Amino acid sequence: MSKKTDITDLDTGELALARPRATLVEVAADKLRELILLEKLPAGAHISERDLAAALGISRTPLTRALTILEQDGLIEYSVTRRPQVANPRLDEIEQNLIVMGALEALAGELACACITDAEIAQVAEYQRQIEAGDSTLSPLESFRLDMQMHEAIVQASRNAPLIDTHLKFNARLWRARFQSSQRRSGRGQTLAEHRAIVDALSRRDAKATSEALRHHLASAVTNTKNALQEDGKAKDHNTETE
Amino acid sequence: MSKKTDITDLDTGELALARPRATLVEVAADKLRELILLEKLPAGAHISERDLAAALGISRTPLTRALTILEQDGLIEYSVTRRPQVANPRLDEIEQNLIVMGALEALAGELACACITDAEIAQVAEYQRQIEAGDSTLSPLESFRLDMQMHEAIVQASRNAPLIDTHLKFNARLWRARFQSSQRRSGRGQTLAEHRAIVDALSRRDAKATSEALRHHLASAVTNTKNALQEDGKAKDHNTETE
DNA sequence: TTTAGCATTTTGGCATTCCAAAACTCCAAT
DNA sequence: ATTGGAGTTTTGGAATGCCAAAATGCTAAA
Repeated sequence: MSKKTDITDLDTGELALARPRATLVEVAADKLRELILLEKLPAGAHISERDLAAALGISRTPLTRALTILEQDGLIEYSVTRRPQVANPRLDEIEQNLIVMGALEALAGELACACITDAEIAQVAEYQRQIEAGDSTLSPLESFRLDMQMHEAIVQASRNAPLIDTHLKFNARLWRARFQSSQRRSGRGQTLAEHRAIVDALSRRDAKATSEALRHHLASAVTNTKNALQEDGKAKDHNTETE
Repeated sequence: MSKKTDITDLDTGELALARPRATLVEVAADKLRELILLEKLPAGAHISERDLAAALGISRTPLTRALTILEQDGLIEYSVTRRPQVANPRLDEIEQNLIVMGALEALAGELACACITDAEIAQVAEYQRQIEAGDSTLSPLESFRLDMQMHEAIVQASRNAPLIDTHLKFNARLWRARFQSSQRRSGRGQTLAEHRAIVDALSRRDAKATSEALRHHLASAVTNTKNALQEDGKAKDHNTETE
């Protein structure tokens, strides 16, 4: 209302959006998510609050709160003696998460069909096109990112905030496993065909078919992930258990 | 391992289970959930960390962490100026949550059919029997509790930890709305019929039918809740908005 | 009566500190 | 070589204090 407020907003920068200034907790939580995804903080790693706080240049107070958030997201777990460590889900846990994720995406697809715009459909189709076109040229990470973005776009189109939020959390939990799985490109052709089926059903705004296509797609994800991680598991074997 | 540990465990009490001693954060979080459900902390109420901490007999440090957890659960929201308040979801938000909950329970029913034991089925059926038998004698709260327990038993039977966990969170978020809805007993007969259909399908371990029955049951819950809360809303009108 | 603006109080964010418990180290006894 | 245990270090839990920002109360001008 006052002059002062307006001036400050302008000073803030280009966008001048009404952000209440990010807290260290949020910054730390975002940074931690990134560190975990990039495996700078590897799965199973024990975390020293003091060391990590120092590394982030903050005190333990906001870091502890950030860890509490990541614990709720399933990215951090506390041992019985209360020492935090990066979550290292077993294969069967990943599988269970994928099953829930399948139901969430199926619901998202169903809801999306009722309200998705042409522009949104075009965006999803564009992701699919890029994935298909770049199948042999894109890096594994780029392909994977496009895949994730496509799924996320569909979920966003559901316009259901709690669904979007819940899906986001499962996504974060499963990111590593799905990335690893995507790197060994077995069943690549099938994946692409499934993507096509999803876009096709969505384009027709066929709720039943979209839901079914997504459910089927996630079901294959369960199989693929299981295969990929089982092989990985054999390579390291006991290593994963002891950590 | 040492003598000392054993003695301490015995001193601890009857059960001597390996609990790492509850932290104030957990105690506070549980207490807060209870206060919110019982509306001792009414929806939309502003919370003063200092006052609440004093009321709970703890310092702000563990309380803040507890609030962070409840925020993740959707029971506490932070205003743009970072002041915590009890969440007060609008009708459309409740509706969206119920839709997701429907998908979760449908999935739970489907999974449960694959692994549910006879004892578990008997337990679910027993809940249903008590609800039906006590329809005119039980207090609204008792009826409601039985209803919740029945649903929870089915979800538990899915044996899917992330699903159980996610369902629990949605349940906490929706508790108040569903309780209010259950108190005006319109569509009571239909609800009982739907319960019967669920138990019936589950008894036959018919995954498809169980899933469908639960989905249908939650769809009526959306309608019932909408009707109930819309009437309530008219009574108070602007009151709910300003808060 | 309404409102603009200043002074005061209250609020949450964060750093710091202390403490008990857990983890670790190391050495002696077997 | 293994184990038991005492002593040391490290760890997270929790309380406290300070600060800037937000909320509130109050006064005076219109």
